[in-house]
Order: sequence, then structure tokens, then C-alpha cells
Amino acid sequence: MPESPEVEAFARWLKPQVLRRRIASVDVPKPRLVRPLRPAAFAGALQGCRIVGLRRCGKCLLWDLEHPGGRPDLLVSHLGMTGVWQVLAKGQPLPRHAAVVLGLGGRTVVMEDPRQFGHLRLGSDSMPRLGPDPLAPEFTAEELSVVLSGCRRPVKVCLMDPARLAGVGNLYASEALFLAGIDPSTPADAVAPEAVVRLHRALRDVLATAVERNLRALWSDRPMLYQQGGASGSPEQGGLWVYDRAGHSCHRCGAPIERLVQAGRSTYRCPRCQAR
DNA sequence: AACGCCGCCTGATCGC
DNA sequence: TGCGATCAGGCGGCGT
Repeated sequence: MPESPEVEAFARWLKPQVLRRRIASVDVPKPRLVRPLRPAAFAGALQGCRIVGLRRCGKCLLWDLEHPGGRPDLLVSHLGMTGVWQVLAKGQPLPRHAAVVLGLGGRTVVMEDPRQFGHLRLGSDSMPRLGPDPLAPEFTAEELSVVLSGCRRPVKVCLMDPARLAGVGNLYASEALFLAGIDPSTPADAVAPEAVVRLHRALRDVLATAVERNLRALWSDRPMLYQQGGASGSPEQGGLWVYDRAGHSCHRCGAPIERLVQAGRSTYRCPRCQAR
């Protein structure tokens, strides 16, 4: 479940390894995940392009490309639930669930996605419309207040709606609400102003910390935060506050963490630290 | 416009 | 021990 901190880390980690390189070859072992749907068309459009930029937008990784003639293009990739980007060492075999393989001349970059919920789309019209990005430096508590005030659904569901807020998924929505001491089932437009300020700060803290942690994980070839599950230690020890910790005791107060289902997704909360 | 719900997919886990 | 059933989950599409 890569969310914005994971995608941001992938972008920063990959950028120095792919920038200014030319795409010499394209292989599409999982054509279902790409647009244009026909692998030959997809590969043909990518082949020969130079990678001139790599950035994140919400949970998407954006590849700025330049065709041999100089025409710009955009490759939008989304990692879905289980997608990862890898740089293969020379002679290293393809991962089992490789979806797209880019040969960059002496360096091979692969998107792997076992559950195949991710996708790669070519063209600048491939970007979904997104709300403000809480990782952006200019994101303010006032902006968050506007996002919440226009929504009557539970605040957790609101935070996860990409049209309202970009890049926040299930894990960091639960973690931020814990840090802010807010019950996830509070209607978004009923969150008190001082709680909105706490939530703004919690979102920024939890996301920024996760970017740094994920970057260290990538450079040292260790699993990322979301790949460890909730059973490990407290956040100080590299674990999580509430996500995936149903039945375990709260790291802060000891009360058993609860699991509830909102809009069909698991939410985790501490009944004492996040009382109504 | 806002919201709920289904289906896509496969590894992990559970019950028998 | 082994096998089938169930579950998780982002998000696009569709129905209300």
C-alpha cells in the first residue's frame, strides 16, 4: 500500500539513477496494467525517449520524457496496493511479478506488482484530479480546514478521498488521526478548529517522517514501513501507533487498539487516546 | 454533487 | 499435512 511517503521516497531514490538516461528497451510482461493497452504501442511510444524528470504527484510517480525529436511526454505510474520499483543489478533475474521492464542501457529498472492493482499510463491527460498535497511545503491548516468543512463523511474517509486530499491512504490516515487524538468516525465537518490544527501538524509529521524512513530503507535495501506489519515495536522503535494493531495495547496508554470498518476499509484507533 | 458499492487480483491466513 | 475459502485493499466505474 504505497502512499505518498513511499512514492516520494521512490522518486528521490530513483531520480539520480535514471535521470538523463535514454530508454533503450521496453518489455511489458503484464500488458493489462499499461495504457495504451496494446503492449507494442506502449513500448513503441516509450522506446528511444530520454528521461528528463521524475517527480511525485499524490500517489503517482511522474516520468517526464522527451521523444527523440524533442517532443515532451509523460508517463504516469501508480503502484496500487503492492507495486514497487526496483533497479536490477547486472545479471539479476527479473522479479516474478514484473509488470514493466525499462532497459536504460546498462541499467534495468522494473516495476513489480504482485496483485496488479497498479498501472502505467502514457500521456499528460493520464493524471487524475487531486486535492491539495499535505506533503507540499505550502499546505496550510486553513487548506485542511476547507477540505474537511466540505465533507460530511467520517473524517478518516474524507482524508483518504484523493479528490479532497492527495496521497493519503489507509495507514497514514489512521496514524495521523491517532497523533491528533481524533476519533476517526467524527464527521469531517464537525472536527473542531483546534483539532484541525492538530491534524494538520500530525499529517505533516507522520508523512515527512515516513519519507525519511522509507528513503533510508530503499538505500539500505530494507523493507519499507508498510511492509513490516503492525506487530513490531513502538514508533520510536520503527513501528506504528495503531495501523494493523487490533487487539494489541496502545503504545501510549495501554488500552487495546480497536479495528472498525469505514467505507469498506479497516480503520484502527485507540478508544482512550481518540475518545469522542 | 455526493456518496455507496462492486470488481479487479493474488499472497497470506484460517478452518476443517 | 493439505486443501479450499476468505480476506485485504486503491481506485475506476457505475448506480442511487
